[in-house]
Amino acid sequence: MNDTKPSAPIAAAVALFTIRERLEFLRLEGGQGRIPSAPLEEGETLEACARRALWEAASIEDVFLEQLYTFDGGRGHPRAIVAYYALAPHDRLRIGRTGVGWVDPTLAPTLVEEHQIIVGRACERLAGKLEYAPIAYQFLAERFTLGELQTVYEIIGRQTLDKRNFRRRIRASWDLVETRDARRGGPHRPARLYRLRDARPPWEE
Amino acid sequence: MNDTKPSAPIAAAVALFTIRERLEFLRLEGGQGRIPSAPLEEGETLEACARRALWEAASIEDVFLEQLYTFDGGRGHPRAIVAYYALAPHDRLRIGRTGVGWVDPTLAPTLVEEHQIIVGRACERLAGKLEYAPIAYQFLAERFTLGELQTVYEIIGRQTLDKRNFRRRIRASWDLVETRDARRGGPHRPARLYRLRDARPPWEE
DNA sequence: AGGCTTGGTGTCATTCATACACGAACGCTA
DNA sequence: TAGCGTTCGTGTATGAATGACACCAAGCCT
Repeated sequence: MNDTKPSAPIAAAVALFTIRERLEFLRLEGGQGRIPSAPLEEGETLEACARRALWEAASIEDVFLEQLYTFDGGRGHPRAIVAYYALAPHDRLRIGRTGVGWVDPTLAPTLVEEHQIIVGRACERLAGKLEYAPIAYQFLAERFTLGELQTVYEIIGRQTLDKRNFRRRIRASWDLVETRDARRGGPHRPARLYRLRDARPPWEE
Repeated sequence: MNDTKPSAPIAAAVALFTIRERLEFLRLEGGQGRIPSAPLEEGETLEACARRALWEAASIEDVFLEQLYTFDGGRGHPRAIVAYYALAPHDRLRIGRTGVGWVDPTLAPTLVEEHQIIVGRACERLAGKLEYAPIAYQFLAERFTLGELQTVYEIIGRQTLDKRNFRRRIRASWDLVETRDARRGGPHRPARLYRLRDARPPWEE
């Protein structure tokens, strides 16, 4: 909860991203903004520590989580901060606490400096990884439409994409399974639902 | 020197690579093999700790160094191992100690398990990064020929490359400066020397 | 029934990647 | 000093991948 606790020389911090209309990250309110973090406990793995930080800050569990970078802790404790980033569909996040909010990472800094740096690096990693790894679906439900997927790319990449070229690219590089169902979502033609073959729950990645 | 020292909850470990005929990494002999590592000292940055590990193990300094990943330390101390990889031209390495040697990373494992994993991940990162970042020159002198550069790619990528296509690719993606000098290296036509524009010493990257 | 909205599809032009061969410049040796 | 062996250095032609582009389909609403 407090990563400057003197007895904890290592802390994990997590930048959790989700997508609503824009890309947003989870920010703990109060004083200077922070992202969830926790001191590493005895016998705990770094990843478990990061997951615990999310759980304790906002009762969030079962998200895609990947290590980002390890930063010096500045003088004093913690002496190292192992930063992670996490991705999750917004509707799976039932925030169980107050005092947390969602913030657009492109807005002016609202976090203590070391956490702001983590969020910035996480955004870069996310945009970069989108180009060569199938992770965008982590923002979506298990079954998703290609239109939803394209929206994720457009939001993170901050540019609109051509629909046909996008679909060709995704079909070529992802191993998609076309389901028999469709999503009826408004006054328009229903969209076919797909899932990633062999997609396991994101917390087992 | 000994990363299991009980008083040091964090250690840095470094996989140092160089190229002679093959890609090789620095291995500390004796008992089970290890790579250089050091416990993080009070007030020391993680990178400084990694450089100190190289210095203490083999009197090596001023190499390109990049953070790789942070591993759990297993039960007990250290509780986290921050792994780095380093690159250097072989002739700049004047090994000042005995008890160290160069090993082909593709050979059967000769290291304690956690260090073997670091070397494996470093190899992957290296091969991957070669594709999109100009780092191969870290294995060469400040001025180098395109033939030397191609050899680096061929060794790390484990495949021969077409000379003309390689040169076109490098010229398009690197910012090279053609010097007026050439390398006379045998009974054949001298090769033009190039340097990377704005290349700073690798330890300032 | 007609209109609005998103879903879904193919072609052509351009760019990029790959395959490929020969003369040049040097050192060595006979 | 002539010839040989070696690496250096260069351009083109073909196939693959990428980027631009327009229309009908299927549903909901009024």
